[in-house]
Amino acid sequence: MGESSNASQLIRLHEIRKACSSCSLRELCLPVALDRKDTDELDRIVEHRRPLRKGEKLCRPGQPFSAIYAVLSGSLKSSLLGHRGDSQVIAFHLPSELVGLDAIGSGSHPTTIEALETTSVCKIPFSQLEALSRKIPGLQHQLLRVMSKEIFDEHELLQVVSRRTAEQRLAIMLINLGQRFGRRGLSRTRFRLPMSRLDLGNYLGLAPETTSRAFRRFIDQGLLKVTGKEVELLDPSALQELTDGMSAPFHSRKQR
Amino acid sequence: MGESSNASQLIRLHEIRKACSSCSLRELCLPVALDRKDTDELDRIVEHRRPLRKGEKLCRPGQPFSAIYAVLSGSLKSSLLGHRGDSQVIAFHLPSELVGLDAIGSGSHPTTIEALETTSVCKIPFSQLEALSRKIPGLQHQLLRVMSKEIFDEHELLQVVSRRTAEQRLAIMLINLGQRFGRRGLSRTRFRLPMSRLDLGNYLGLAPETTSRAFRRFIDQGLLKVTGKEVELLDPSALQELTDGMSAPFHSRKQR
DNA sequence: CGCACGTTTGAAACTGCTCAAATGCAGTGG
DNA sequence: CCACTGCATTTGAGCAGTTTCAAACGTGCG
Repeated sequence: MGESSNASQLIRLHEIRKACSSCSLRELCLPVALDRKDTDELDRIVEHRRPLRKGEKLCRPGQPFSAIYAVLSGSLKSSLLGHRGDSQVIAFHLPSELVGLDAIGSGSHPTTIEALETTSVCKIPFSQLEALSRKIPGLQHQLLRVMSKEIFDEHELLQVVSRRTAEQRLAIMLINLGQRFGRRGLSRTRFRLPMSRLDLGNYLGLAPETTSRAFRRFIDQGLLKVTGKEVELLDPSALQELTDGMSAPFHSRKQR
Repeated sequence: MGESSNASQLIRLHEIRKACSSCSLRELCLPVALDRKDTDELDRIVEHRRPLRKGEKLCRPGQPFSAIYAVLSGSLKSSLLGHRGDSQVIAFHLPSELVGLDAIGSGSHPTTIEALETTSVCKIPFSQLEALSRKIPGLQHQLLRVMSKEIFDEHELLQVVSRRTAEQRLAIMLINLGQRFGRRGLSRTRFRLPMSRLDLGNYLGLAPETTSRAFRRFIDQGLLKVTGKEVELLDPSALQELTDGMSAPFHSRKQR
């Protein structure tokens, strides 16, 4: 996080390349072990691009699909436009995560992908990735795994958004973000929310006012400490309890 | 729909095989043109199984993943178990559709997949499919397409479930089902709902009572004719209007 | 024919949304 | 450097849609 953005071009390039192998392409390289030679080949096809500034768009809906992207640093949000002007945030992408997988099917990007802050990504031309994955079975398998996982994650999000109260949604989100930061060696309990409350609410299917009130209740209960976008989970286990749907007041009815 | 289930074994096998190439594996064969030889090879690795009776399960959560399935006739629902006894319907699967794609990532099935009526499926061993798709680039591409489409569909469902009123959700669902039946040469406006109202409501994130009331309002408005599970869309364009989120009363707020 | 289950209907409670306005924060230009 | 403007966030009050609880109704299967 927070790469120095005024390092010399050479150092920068080196850093990105290093980040790429060790972190950002992690989703493609782990957990199926690709050997040194394979990751080198993968490295060879990725393209590096200048960082996106806050608000800059990686792609717009309808744009032809040619590559997927991996986040190196910063963060992205992808959103879908409704049949009118309204937009729905579909996902947030943190470093090491892959972006654009939903465009393969139709051949064009269905979403708008936008930087939430200064963000650098690398581009992986899809046709080359396909070709390479034909040569490297482990890579092919891993690509399918990543996509499958995305489907699974989507299922979980669906559950969250359709059957949980505002507080539960927020608790789940905070814990999920914590885990994702934690996976990259950062604190699971103290982090900076890269997105606005409005985007967060939109993602969780909540009005911004409701999101704000949920934050307040958590703060009042001593579960959370919030300073601007900075968040600290004071009682992660209590939040986890909420997550489990316990005492589910509203929604949820035992089935079968 | 409605294959004669007392035809002789031989005829049955022939029919299934025929259905497999022309219909059920359509998702894998179309729209990328696979030539005759390729589809034959694909046919060779699929396994046929005896039909599932209503309520029978194709897989349970945690079961090791080894194959994906294609629906030949009948219908399935897949559902996720919550941390307690509650379950959430994730998807319904009609003939020609592929099932089990969400299990690749973790190596075990996250969902319960259950027959809603007498249903026949064919099994496609995943390792063989992977191997075959290495030999047939078109197949590899198509497999990725199908998975990507699933991600995209999930995104759309997310929008439906998180930002639409009960009536809008039902309208969207009915039109969606109509399209899926229509794709298989059946009527888009008259069909039989294979699932219970309870499952339907669960899928749409609604209490069964709410689902029922939404049906009633549509019937009273003359948009729908319902006889048990049989449904007729009397005014599809009016339903489509609702779908577009028009006049969105509740939810939805213009963004940006 | 009868029981069980899915479906429907009614009434009340509740969550989250909408509208409206105050507050805080950040980037801009003087 | 500071004031200003615009936007994000917060807070309050009222309303609407959905859920919940409860009970009647219909249908299918033994």
